[in-house]
Amino acid sequence: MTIKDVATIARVSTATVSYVINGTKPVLPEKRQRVIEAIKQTGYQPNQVAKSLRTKKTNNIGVLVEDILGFSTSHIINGISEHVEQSGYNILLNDLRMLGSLFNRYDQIVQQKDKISKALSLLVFGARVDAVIYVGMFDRDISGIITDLGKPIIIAYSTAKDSHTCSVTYENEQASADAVRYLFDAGHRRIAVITGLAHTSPAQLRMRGVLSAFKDAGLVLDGALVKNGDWERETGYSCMKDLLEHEKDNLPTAVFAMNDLMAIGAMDAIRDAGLRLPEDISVMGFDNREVSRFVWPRLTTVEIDLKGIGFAAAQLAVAQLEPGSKKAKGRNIVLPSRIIPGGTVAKV
Amino acid sequence: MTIKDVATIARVSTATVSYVINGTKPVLPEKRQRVIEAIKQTGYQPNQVAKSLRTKKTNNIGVLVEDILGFSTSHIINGISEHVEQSGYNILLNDLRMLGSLFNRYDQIVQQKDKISKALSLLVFGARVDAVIYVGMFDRDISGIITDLGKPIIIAYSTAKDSHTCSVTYENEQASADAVRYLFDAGHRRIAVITGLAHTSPAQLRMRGVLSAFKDAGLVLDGALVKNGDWERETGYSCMKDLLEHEKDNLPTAVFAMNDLMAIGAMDAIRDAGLRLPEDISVMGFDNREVSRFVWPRLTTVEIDLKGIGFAAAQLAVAQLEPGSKKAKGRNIVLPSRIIPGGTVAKV
DNA sequence: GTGAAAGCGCTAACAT
DNA sequence: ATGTTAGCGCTTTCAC
Repeated sequence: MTIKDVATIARVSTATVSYVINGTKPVLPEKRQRVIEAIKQTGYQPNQVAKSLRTKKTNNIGVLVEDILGFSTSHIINGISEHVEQSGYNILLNDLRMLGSLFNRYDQIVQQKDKISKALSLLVFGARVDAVIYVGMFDRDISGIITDLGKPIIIAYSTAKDSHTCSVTYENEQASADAVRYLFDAGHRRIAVITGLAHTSPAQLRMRGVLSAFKDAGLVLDGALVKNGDWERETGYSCMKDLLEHEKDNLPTAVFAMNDLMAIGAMDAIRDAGLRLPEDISVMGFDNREVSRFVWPRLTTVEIDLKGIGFAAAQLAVAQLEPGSKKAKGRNIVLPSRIIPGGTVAKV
Repeated sequence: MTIKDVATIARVSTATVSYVINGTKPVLPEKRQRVIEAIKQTGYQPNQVAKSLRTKKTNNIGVLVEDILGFSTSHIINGISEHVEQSGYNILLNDLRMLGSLFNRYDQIVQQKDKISKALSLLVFGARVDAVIYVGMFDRDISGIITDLGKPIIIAYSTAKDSHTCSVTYENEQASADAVRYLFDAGHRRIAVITGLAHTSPAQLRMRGVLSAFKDAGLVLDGALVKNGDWERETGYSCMKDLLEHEKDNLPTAVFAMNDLMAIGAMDAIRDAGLRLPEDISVMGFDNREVSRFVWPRLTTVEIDLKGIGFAAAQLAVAQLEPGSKKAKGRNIVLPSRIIPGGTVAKV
């Protein structure tokens, strides 16, 4: 079934069939009817490959994810998929499968630059996609990793200062400040912090947020109450245990863990020490991972609008592909986060 | 950059460039060298769209998922992506987003048939893909849902009796039987069962497995110990509560919940009743969802080889696209599952 | 072993 | 308003 067959059946030229299908030129109602009839009759579907070759537009958006198994990735894809579908694009998915090679040292992506470039240029120069959305596994600066390929590139859940890219991330600093303020509002003053890997961008941003909340409240963060974790549950546990031992004469009334996994580890440590949660020590997490709904009591945490990040990234991509659009490069959208109240924060 | 440019630079014809790139015909070392040089020099990447048009092969595999947010989906995609990448294919992803419209009544997919057909024919007749992998959200029979489109269609994580499809699922009945046997081996005899929605395929298969394990052991399942849940955590809780009340004179020593969510609900109920877990009542789940590692003690459960399902589905798809392959339609691969020991099953 | 040229299915400029 | 036709970038037949 080709456009030629349809043209023959409808007794018109292929051009007319094309005009009808794409609405590119006016066609007499009578002929248009014959064409529509012929299409229905034959079940004709235009060959998108031929169309792409001719128009130099694939209607595909390449989605390059660092790892499909990252907890944030499917939510982001969900957002991308929703917008992309509305606008008539398809998703060409490419998984860099970084989780296995990097474990939780996602900051070492630089070493992966080659792999990324190769995947990217295959996608773009192979003319398979019109634009690319790069989906990171956490928010950090990946400037210099993504080369300019002459097509729109949007970075989701990470940022880059490169002028040829756009990015969509979330209010990290702001959200941490909000989390701490939430604890202040519940009456907590002596607050401990369990950080993520100290040299990583989210850990630093979140710490900035913590400090600014303290500053705004006219309080000071006790340095002895800051413990460095590595994002995993185990260090949440050990950091909390440390705190319980070294600060037993003056225990914090609340602890802010920079992610849910460490928060859950901290919860375990609190209970293992025979303390009540949240009455003796309150816990606040970050990420609103699925598990946070399953621990008991449900973890109070910060939700990142992952779907929104995906959706916005897709909007940015599609917008740049519209005929009359300016490039809009260098734009950096930052989405707000929100607190999900659970049962792990008590009023004092 | 086109093949023509490369040909000009290398002072050969476009045909020769093509021969060198694809290794389709022998080329004199001298000329081949010039071509390779020109390609390196220009960074030329063949236009895949043009190639596809000419060869009628896109090297894309359509992956139609019922919902990217289903807990199994990303693991299956991970498996697909791994094999597909090895074999030089790309993934064209399409999300049917059924989770929102169906909640947990995934058995009502029939109503979605139109949406599925449309997505499928767009993918296939639009000539965007060479084959399609349909990724279900749980294992059930979806015969008649997927129409024959003249290209290979593999169903992952569901089955169909349609002769034009292949499928890859897991040993459901076998796995449940193993789970019950695991409890037998730990010395349990009085075992309760919390089922999934009773009319769904996995619930029925798992019940068959339970019964066959009992039969093999020469024991009988007490009907009063079977409670019907709906796969969600809440019914796990209420079913367990029911059991604790009505059977308080002769409590079961173990309960097999047909998924982790209900198992976790049951755990909550056991503890709320002041009983010790696993000493007083042991719990066994199914699915090995991420949360099962976070509850305390870690849930003993059954792991489905989701990545393996994806990988095998991709193998099946790619194999059928190899030049000399027979169609291999109607094949139904069934993968084994395994038990993940946790801390919720005690010896009696 | 190599090149000329046809043609994959479509769109769009151009002619009518 | 509609048809004719060139051409998108590639592969592949056929002739040499």
